[in-house]
Amino acid sequence: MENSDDTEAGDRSSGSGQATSIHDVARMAGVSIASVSRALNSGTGSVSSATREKVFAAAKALNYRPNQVGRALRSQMTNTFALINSNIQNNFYAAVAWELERCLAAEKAALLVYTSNEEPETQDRCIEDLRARRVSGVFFLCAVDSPGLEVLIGNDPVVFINRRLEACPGFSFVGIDDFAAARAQVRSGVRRHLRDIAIIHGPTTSDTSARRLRGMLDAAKDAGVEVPQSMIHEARLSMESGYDCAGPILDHGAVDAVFCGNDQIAYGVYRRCLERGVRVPDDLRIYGFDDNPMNEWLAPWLNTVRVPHIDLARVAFEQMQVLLSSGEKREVILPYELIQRA
Amino acid sequence: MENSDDTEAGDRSSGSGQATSIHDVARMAGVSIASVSRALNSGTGSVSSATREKVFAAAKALNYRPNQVGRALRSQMTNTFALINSNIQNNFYAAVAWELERCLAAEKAALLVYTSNEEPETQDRCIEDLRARRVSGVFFLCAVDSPGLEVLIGNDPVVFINRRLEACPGFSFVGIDDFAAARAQVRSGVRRHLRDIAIIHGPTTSDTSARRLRGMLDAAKDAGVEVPQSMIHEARLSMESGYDCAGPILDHGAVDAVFCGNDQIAYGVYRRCLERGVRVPDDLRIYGFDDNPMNEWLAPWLNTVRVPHIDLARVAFEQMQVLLSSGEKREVILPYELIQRA
DNA sequence: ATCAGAACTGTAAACGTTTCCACAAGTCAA
DNA sequence: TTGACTTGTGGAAACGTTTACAGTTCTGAT
Repeated sequence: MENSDDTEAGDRSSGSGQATSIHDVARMAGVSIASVSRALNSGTGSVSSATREKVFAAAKALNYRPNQVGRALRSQMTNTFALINSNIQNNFYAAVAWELERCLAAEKAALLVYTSNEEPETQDRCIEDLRARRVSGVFFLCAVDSPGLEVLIGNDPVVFINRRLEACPGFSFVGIDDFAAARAQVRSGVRRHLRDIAIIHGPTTSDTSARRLRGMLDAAKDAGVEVPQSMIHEARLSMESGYDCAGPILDHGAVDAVFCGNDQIAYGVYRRCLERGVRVPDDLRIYGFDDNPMNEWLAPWLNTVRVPHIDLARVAFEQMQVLLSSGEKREVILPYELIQRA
Repeated sequence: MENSDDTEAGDRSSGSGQATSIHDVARMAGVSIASVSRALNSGTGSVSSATREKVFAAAKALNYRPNQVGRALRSQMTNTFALINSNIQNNFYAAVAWELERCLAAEKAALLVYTSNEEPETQDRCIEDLRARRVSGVFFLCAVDSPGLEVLIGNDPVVFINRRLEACPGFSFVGIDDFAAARAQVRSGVRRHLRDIAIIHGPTTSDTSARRLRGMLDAAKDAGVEVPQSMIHEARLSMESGYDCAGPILDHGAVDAVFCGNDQIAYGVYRRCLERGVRVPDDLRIYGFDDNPMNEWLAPWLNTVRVPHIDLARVAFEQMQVLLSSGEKREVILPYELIQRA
């Protein structure tokens, strides 16, 4: 009774297999399970202080933790969220995921992580799974269009991060003004007298990549800089693909700068330059996009656009809270920052 | 009846809020929920083919997906796993997490991701949460010692990846022979006539870091290379900490090579060198540990030990399966590879 | 002393499954 | 025809919660 300092005394769960349930607590406290529930969830119903104390004592002695599965079934609320990201290899996305997990943990929510690999079928398998698990909400870190997604957004709270779904405007979204950022970046390059430029953009099926491309082209046209078709390449958002596209561009010879659809592509270009003996930044400037947190340490040669990844996650989290409470959908555009390292 | 091509026809769930349950299917098929369950879970009980067809038709028409929460409550099996990693910022860990997710997805299991930040209290909060959620098993990607962990390993299936828990030997573990790898690495450096060496090791509270340090010191002694105390520093496993430790070492002057406890530390050292005008690898060789997948693209100056991260995840997954079926705990030591880039 | 209302408590239903059990109907051998 | 066994089926219990509801006790005002 008084030996609350004897911590493990009543923990019959350790090793015994069966975890302790609300019934065990009720029995030990000599009250009904309803009272236990009421005492523990301070919100609902009223409990006498005597009961509350008995329940607390029993719960502590038994080391009771409510079974979230039972709770979820009853309350129809799993308090579990899903994050589908297109490519967890990208450190930038990992950083967003990390912050998102922090935000959720503060609310005692948990995060299921899925990877779509930019493949609609894989994404649909993820969606299938997360719907069966009745998650409370879904975050997309760069969604692709897929049949399952269309159904999902009709039924469940969804927040898009960093990439809109072009087919479905008006959904909750957090990102930057990619068009303006890309335009500003190229303009800044032109102002540095880089005039023979190449562009390796991401897939135009991605709304974000498409906007970035338009911004780049717009700035070039404005500045009277002509970018020949042969210097514009479409890549997947990977280092390998950047590497591949860099080949023909370097073959071409006269090129001052390469503007890439994201940092991953830029890394691929960098490696190709190294292999070719092209000095970066002396012979060639490389511009990326996103500002992967590693850049500061590993890529002093990289100019890029900083997308505020921490804020991206925090705002996405807030968006989700808004969505859950009021159902209101919003687009939030965060400020970007031009990072000129070389 | 025959309009199975009219896909969304019967999906009354879209937008209506309430998802369809087994009762809906039973009603539509004109059978009991027990029969629906039996028909859908082909394993248990026997069903007539007539019933099976009716159930399949109804399930398809209603777009029924079993509620995993109900199923978990009944079967006491969530088919959800947790991964606690110490630092998702580290790309190496992210890569392991990614592969683990792939393995689990193939088994229709899902992965809850938590981050401990190497803090025992944070780790215990994660453990608390995942236990309440009744996960089927837990993967640790670099665990720290904590009270909650001691309880966890007594009750739940746990696989340790990359770092043992020194206090509790005999648990399922996947990793490399850190002592041997570190020794081989230093020996290879000595063979290149690097004799003025510095060491920045990880926290010796980490079993892995401790083994690596011992391996380094052992090889140095063997080779007759003396490493003065002032050239041995303990860092946290972060870039910032590597950066900090590099300062005094570079101040010291005569140093050929720095051996680091992991790649993150090495990145910090690299940046400090850049700022100091120390040329890498011409003036100084840097050795890391893990071989972050980005290295190939961004760190051609880095020598390191490749820990097979894909295999790490796959074997961890297998270990978990073994643990769940037979309860057998094993240590699996994977081969490492010395990567000499510069 | 009576009664209204507040405060507290327990019973039971519900959430969506799986599975035990009992029962019905069919098959087959004696 | 009977009995034994197989096959298929539905009812009901169980998993661990929360909460509506009804019942009991207590308080305080009439």
